[in-house]
Amino acid sequence: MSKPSIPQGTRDFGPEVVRKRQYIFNTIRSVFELYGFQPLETPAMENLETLMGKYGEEGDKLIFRILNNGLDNTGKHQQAREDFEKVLEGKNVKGITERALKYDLTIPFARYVAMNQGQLTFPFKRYQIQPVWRADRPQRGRYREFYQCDADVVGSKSLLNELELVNIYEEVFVKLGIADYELRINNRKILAALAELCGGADKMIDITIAIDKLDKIGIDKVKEELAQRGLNEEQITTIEKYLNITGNNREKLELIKTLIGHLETGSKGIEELEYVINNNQIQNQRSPIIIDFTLARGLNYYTGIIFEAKAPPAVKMGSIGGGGRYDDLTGLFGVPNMPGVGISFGVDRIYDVLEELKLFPEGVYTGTQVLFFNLGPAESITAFSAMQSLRNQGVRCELYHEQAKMDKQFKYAEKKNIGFVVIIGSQELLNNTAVVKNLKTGVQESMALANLSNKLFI
RNA sequence: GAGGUUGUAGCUCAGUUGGUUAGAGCGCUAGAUUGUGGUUCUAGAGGUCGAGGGUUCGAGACCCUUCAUCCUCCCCA
Repeated sequence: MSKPSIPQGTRDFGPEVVRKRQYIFNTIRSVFELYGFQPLETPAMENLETLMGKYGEEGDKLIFRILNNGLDNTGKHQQAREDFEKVLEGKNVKGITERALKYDLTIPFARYVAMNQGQLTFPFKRYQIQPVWRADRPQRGRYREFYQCDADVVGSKSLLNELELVNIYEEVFVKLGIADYELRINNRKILAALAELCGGADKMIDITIAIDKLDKIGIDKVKEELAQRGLNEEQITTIEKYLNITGNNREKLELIKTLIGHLETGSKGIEELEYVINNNQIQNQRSPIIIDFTLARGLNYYTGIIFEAKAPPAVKMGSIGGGGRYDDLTGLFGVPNMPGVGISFGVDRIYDVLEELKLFPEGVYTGTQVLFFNLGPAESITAFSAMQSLRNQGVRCELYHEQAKMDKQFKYAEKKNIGFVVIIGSQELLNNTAVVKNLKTGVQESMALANLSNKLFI
């Protein structure tokens, strides 16, 4: 038999890692709840047609499709063969595959809103923390199965939502100890105005894809790519002028006004940015919101303000969260005029940041608080009973599974990072006492069994 | 989809131009220590050298195939 393995790009999470991940999830969840968002879960799989065509041509290729069951049914062989021929031509055929693993949380959410619009109270604020799957080639920080943490508000055009989402970023990252993250902000309307200035709205996608890479490949390569994508020299010069805007937020806003302020979309976009910057309610903010006109974000359904949270410069991790506003989330599912705005946290990267900066709190590692030693048949029963009364008080305990030398039981406690051991041996049994030892300090004390429940095992 | 890297003990890795019986550290088990962990010392277990084929008197090493892995590009979180 060959060694067992797991599919490419997937991971097992051992106890310690799960604890750390849950710490992140719980922190994010508690903030979402604090801001009035409600939980939503959708199935791991969706109908293939729900997902196809929503993520662009590349995206479609990365959707994991699920093979239909029953293809080996002899009566249907002929049909299955014909259908498979079509699959070989790159088509999707219901006879072969009609379901797929979900690719993100946004489209299933849109599908849910479209299906349940009659029952929902708008604006609908939901958060969703679930795994998604992509048939991408795995590499550093990229997996085929990973979790997304999204919060969206749909059914509201108010920029108050943007202000709230900015505060959510701040609150989550401060709670996690990543106070020196950077929140960058831009507006798709400004990018649209830039495209307009460069001769056509149809250029917008080309422009955003190219300038989104600026910090990765540099201005020269971006210009190259723009040329490759069919922009002429004059247009590229305009874009370069746009990308060269620097200064503090106020200076940037003044400069952008001279460039695209005369265009309707442009001035609207600038206005929205000013609103968010000027009304930001974050108290004692350590790192201010940075207007970054080079921020583009790949997803094309964004139409307004866009966000990107960057890890502290010290860790070179890049983006740890992102989001933005969209005008029409559910139009593809037959429900028009449903605007919304949402953000997302990149849990795997946040994990790496916390690990690298050693920001996980000490308490994350401890599961069991107290280990009861097993020093004999009668001793273990007394220990069991004492343990149960501690458990009834909410103290996390376990009893060593079999009689063994103390040496071994100590090592077990140490490995499991258990802070306290309770020793009940033959002497303690006679006296109705127990020895409690703090493994971190090495201090131990003897006490009456009855007093054990008064002890604080912290 | 394109290109590259690495596969040797549970883990991290040595292993010379191809040469006897494949090593180290950590971990594991036992003992020194019959009621006190972390330190130390001693002993022990543990390998189809990723898999299959080839070259050779002889392959962990060279060649081919295959699988896995990690990384880069495209794209994305």
